[in-house]
Amino acid sequence: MFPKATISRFPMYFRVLTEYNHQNIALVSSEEMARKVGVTSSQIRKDLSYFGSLGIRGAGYDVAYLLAKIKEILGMDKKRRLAIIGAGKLGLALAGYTGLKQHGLEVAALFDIDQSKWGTTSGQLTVFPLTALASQKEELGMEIAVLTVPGAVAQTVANMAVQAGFKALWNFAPVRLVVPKNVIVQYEDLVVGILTLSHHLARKFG
Amino acid sequence: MFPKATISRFPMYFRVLTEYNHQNIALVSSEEMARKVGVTSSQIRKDLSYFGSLGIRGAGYDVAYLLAKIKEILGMDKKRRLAIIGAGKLGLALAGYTGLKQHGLEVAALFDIDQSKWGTTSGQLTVFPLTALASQKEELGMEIAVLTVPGAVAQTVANMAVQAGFKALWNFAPVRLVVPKNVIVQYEDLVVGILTLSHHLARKFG
DNA sequence: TACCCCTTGTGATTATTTTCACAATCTCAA
DNA sequence: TTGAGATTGTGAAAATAATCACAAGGGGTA
Ligand SMILES: NC(=O)c1ccc[n+]([C@@H]2O[C@H](COP(=O)([O-])OP(=O)(O)OC[C@H]3O[C@@H](n4cnc5c(N)ncnc54)[C@H](O)[C@@H]3O)[C@@H](O)[C@H]2O)c1
Ligand SMILES: NC(=O)c1ccc[n+]([C@@H]2O[C@H](COP(=O)([O-])OP(=O)(O)OC[C@H]3O[C@@H](n4cnc5c(N)ncnc54)[C@H](O)[C@@H]3O)[C@@H](O)[C@H]2O)c1
Repeated sequence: MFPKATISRFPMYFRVLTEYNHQNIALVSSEEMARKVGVTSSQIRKDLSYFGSLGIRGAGYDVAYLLAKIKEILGMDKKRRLAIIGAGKLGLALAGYTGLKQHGLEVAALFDIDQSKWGTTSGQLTVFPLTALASQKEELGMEIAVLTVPGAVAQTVANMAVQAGFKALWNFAPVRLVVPKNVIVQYEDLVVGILTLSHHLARKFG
Repeated sequence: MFPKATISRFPMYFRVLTEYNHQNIALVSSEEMARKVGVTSSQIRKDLSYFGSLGIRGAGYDVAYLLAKIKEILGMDKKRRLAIIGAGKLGLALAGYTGLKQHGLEVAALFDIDQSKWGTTSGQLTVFPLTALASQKEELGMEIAVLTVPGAVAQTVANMAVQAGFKALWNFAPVRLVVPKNVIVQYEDLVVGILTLSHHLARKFG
């Protein structure tokens, strides 16, 4: 098995490869990529080696081929649809994020318990009542539920998402969720990042 | 020195301790906390031990005391002010995020290059022209610059923030920044989280 | 005070991740 | 076709992080 951190480096590899591709660069060495990504070249080679011999000895990596491989590894070759639950500040920001599309991701609909938000379209999107979650999941073929609801209701909402058949949750609420074993939760705790900075500032400057 | 991951667990410790405090629970064991946070009890004890003997043998940890210690470690005892650069979808969502205050953080102002956004107050906040960054930093005592600008201009904006005297950058643009050694950058790459989910879905279900 | 029980704090151990270093092998030019 | 030069792929070594296991104390009770 490969380190967990390996997968977390792939999105950055994908981005720089996309750039090379854009510049019509066909071959790239691990050394060259490393400079751009900010990791060591052996780290890149090791990461890629977990998924086969993807490069060409003496030459480097074929940009187009490696891009295709990374897409496959990250599941970007198939379009994945997202349901955003909680059409608040963060939910709407994510719904309007243009960066998702280029990674094979698409927000298909939003859901909220607040009646005043229903039907409101932000961009092309519809906000459905939370009760429509299960039916719309089937209708729109959504696979990932994005939780942007207040922490106090996050567990309840997660239960509903699981009930509706979602097997993957992307949780922005600062709460640990209890879910069945076959459901994956990815936690996104933004406070960790800013408090890490705060900690460093406190250390260095008090 | 302690593992990097140690600091990343402290925000969660802080949250559960706040809950205990709210429930007037004065003492808590590492075992009890571990259940709630979702890590092992020895992990918690080890994490805390890097910062001294914070518990009471045979009894557990004094909730109020540990809270105060964690605040100190994370630099939450002093209020830190943030400058959000890029008053777009994500920047405005962060500006309106109520969770920052309870961690000693406060958004003091926003900055944007787009004239049509200047002066617009979202909540109590003002959007300043980007050129006012250095002067407002002094005026408002801001320490951390939050970068929510398009990736294409992130490096330029980072340079301006460094020029203005910011020593800590919280970067949401999917770009590796080059900054002087004495400036800290915390990267927040949301695509990593969702693509990790996508990868797992691809593995399990194709 | 003496004793028992409980939980911390921490060296030692184990697991995981990264880095090193070089044999394998590919490209390209003559 | 051959040889020089380049870069991958990967075991082995080193570094980092998590877990174990238990001695060291502290609290409560009689
Ligand atoms: N705003 C940010 O930048 C930010 C940053 C980090 C984390 N978060 C977290 O993201 C979550 C949302 O934050 P926000 O700032 O967008 O809050 P918000 O109040 O703007 O939005 C929350 C939305 O959830 C809806 N909601 C409430 N209960 C619901 C339920 N039971 N079912 C469905 N929808 C429900 C509300 O109607 C509202 O539209 C919170 O958990 C917050 O801690 C937000
Ligand atoms: N929206 C999201 O949910 C989301 C999620 C993940 C990452 N991001 C990243 O965050 C960044 C912002 O995304 P967004 O969706 O808020 O985009 P946005 O277009 O809504 O906002 C960008 C803002 O930056 C301003 N801007 C442009 N150039 C500037 C400059 N040189 N100086 C100052 N301000 C400038 C624009 O006027 C605009 O207000 C992007 O890098 C994006 O990749 C956004």
